[in-house]
Amino acid sequence: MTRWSIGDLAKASGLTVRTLHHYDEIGLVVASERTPSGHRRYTPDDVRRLYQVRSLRQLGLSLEEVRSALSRSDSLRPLFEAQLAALTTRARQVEALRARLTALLDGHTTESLLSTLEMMSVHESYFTGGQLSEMRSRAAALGPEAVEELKASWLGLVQQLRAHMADGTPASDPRVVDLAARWDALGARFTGGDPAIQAAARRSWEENKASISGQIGWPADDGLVEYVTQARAARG
Amino acid sequence: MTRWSIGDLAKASGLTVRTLHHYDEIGLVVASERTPSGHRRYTPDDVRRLYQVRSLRQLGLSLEEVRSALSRSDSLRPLFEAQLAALTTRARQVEALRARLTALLDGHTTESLLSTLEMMSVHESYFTGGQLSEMRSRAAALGPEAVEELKASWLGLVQQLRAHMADGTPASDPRVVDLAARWDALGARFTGGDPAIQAAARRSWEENKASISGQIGWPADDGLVEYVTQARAARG
DNA sequence: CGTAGGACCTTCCGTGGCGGGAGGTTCAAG
DNA sequence: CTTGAACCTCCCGCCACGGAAGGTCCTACG
Repeated sequence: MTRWSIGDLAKASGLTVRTLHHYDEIGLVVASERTPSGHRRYTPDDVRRLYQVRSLRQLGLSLEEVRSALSRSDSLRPLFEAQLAALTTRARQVEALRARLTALLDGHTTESLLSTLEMMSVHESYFTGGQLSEMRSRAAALGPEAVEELKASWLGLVQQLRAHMADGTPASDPRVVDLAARWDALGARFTGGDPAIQAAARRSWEENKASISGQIGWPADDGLVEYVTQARAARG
Repeated sequence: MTRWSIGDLAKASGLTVRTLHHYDEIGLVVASERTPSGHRRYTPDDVRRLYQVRSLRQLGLSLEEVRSALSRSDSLRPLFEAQLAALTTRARQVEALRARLTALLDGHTTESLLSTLEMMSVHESYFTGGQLSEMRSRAAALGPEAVEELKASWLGLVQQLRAHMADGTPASDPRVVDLAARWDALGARFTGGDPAIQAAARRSWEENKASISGQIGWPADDGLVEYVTQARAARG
């Protein structure tokens, strides 16, 4: 029994017949022989190649990567190194997501989850875990209706600022300056008008944005804060 | 400007126009209004919904999950908990992959990478990091040709054993018993015939298979080792 | 030696979350 | 009024297969 039928090979390798068909279709693992009626016969060499493919796939490579790895075996090492780097990034992203979810679930009531998420989304990664709980207690103090209103205004503000920024409107443009003023007014209401808290929030942002960016894999700072700072300066 | 055009909304939210089209198509975020000529006009409520969607997506939920989360907000908490569990599993898988890749890259010559991988693939997670280096030094001692031959035989053996196992052939079947005997003979050559090493390898397997299974997310032990053990007993 | 029922064949549609292009219409600034 | 950017719909493509349809083939049993 030196030739393998596709079904037996599927059983032995743990893959499905459909997968073997697919590998054949794309020319990755082709059955070298066929019976007169067209049934695939896998030779020992085919089987070896299949196992090579399977092992490379288990390391998380794509079929294209597997193909190129098998065509030039000297490219294995750089390919693996690239894959390792990608996996490291991936691991960090997943871990950051986990942290955010854990922080969210920890102590939040169901109804406030969505609100908090919206704020986070609008402001991207502005809020660290600590600021999250800060926000929660403050929201409780203000009452749900005030929070709703505040949220809507905030959303609109950031929204419009982002659009201006993406358009390349200079920060000194009167419309932008006006929006920045409203940003500050809103922030004042949110922080209870306490300048110490505002200053602390700004410091926290400055200190954390670099590490946040590193953690989550994409730039935490899209320049919005700097944009507002410039507009604030232009107002004088 | 209480209505948003699709382009401006894309700029402000950081999504693409195509994505907004897609959300509209599937009814996830629909522009409530249209101009007489058919251009989408997003109302503030639409914008809010879009940001809710975006925030939930950033937590790694699928569009379907987002949809159901927004339809019944009391399902948020269980959904998040499920997502957290999934992420935890995912994090472990990625970490295990990273560990395997690191172990592989650490000290391996390029040409031996593929061979080692094949062995790993055939035997699934049999080999721990320590056994990997063990294998490497032994392979160096045997010489490349012997390794090639050994590998091919090994591949064939495991292959056929798996097929029998998947077919439900009893371990006492003479064909299986014969394959098991050849397994042991091959193992003897690989371990240099040293029974202490063989025993150590078996102990290592028994001790590690549970933790390995947990780490990598799929069952490390498909029953092959037990199958061979039974066949060995039947020969006894 | 016939036949039944599994194994195998090709072909095609579907998945998720959009990317990107074609070909046509509409809007807004100068 | 013109022109170029923005918008529209429709459609194919990606990745790695899953799964079904509809037909042919192989093999073990009677």
